[in-house]
Amino acid sequence: MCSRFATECRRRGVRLTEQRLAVYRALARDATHPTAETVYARLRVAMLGLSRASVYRILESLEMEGFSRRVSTTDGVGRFEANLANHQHLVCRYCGRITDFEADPGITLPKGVPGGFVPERLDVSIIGTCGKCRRRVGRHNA
Amino acid sequence: MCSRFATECRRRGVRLTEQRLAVYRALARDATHPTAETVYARLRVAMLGLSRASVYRILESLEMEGFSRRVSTTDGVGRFEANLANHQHLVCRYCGRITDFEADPGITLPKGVPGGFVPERLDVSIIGTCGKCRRRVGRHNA
DNA sequence: TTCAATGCAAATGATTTGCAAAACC
DNA sequence: GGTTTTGCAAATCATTTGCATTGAA
Repeated sequence: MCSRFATECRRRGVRLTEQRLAVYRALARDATHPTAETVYARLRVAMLGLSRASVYRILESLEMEGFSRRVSTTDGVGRFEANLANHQHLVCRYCGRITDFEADPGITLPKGVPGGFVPERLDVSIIGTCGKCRRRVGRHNA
Repeated sequence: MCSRFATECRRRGVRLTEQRLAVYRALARDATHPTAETVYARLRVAMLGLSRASVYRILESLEMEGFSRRVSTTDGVGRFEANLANHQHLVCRYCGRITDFEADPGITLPKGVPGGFVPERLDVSIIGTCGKCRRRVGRHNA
């Protein structure tokens, strides 16, 4: 799937550097919605010269170019994904873990919205408690 | 609606300070999903002693107590709301403005999800371009 | 009176930026 | 070869924390 990425970069005249390819591959093969720091930590093992700043810059440009997305979160730390297929996120409110979930086809973009807003895509998160945390925290505040 | 807040604080034994009340009122009367900094800037005009740290602490405790919520965003800056009714967000991908939108009642929590995850609520954002930005940016990257 | 909440300032954590050197086309 | 991207380090921005003081119950 990365040759597709390479081809597409060339087609658009976007420079294909070792770092860009590595960051894209890291995202594409990792469905855990890693943070920039996580991507950096994983890649630097094999790419000793890699800098944190480049990872941040690359993550931003990949998003601008439509190769990946920043996932919306509640905790303020950026999380990224290369999976652009229509899907939803299961978000654990205790540990913050984000898991992909097939999109409910019944959920569609609204037609009319106020103020000339043009809907383009949905971002659906299902907030809840993951299996691990359920066992750990049990029930309280009931 | 703030007397309700006051009553509820007393009932639960949560101390009702001038600052807490001010932050809660600021959120309750403002549907623009302000950041902590915005809340602070607005309140400090009338409450000269108010500190930024208290605003952050209060916003967190209001959330813990179920009086308000942190809205999930894509830009890493915390945004808050006191509107806990079931609703969705229209999010402009250019200016980041968030507007409330009535929830589609047809959208419901999924029954079965993998890994023992227990769904509790949905967080739906409709990403798009707001009227102002549409006029400003026009269409590109088509 | 007592304990939790506040204000201040310093610390932390995430992300961005300026600039010279290296890499891509 | 010319321009873009990188690495490094310093800067910035949002948020948190330690601690003495204040204030609500």
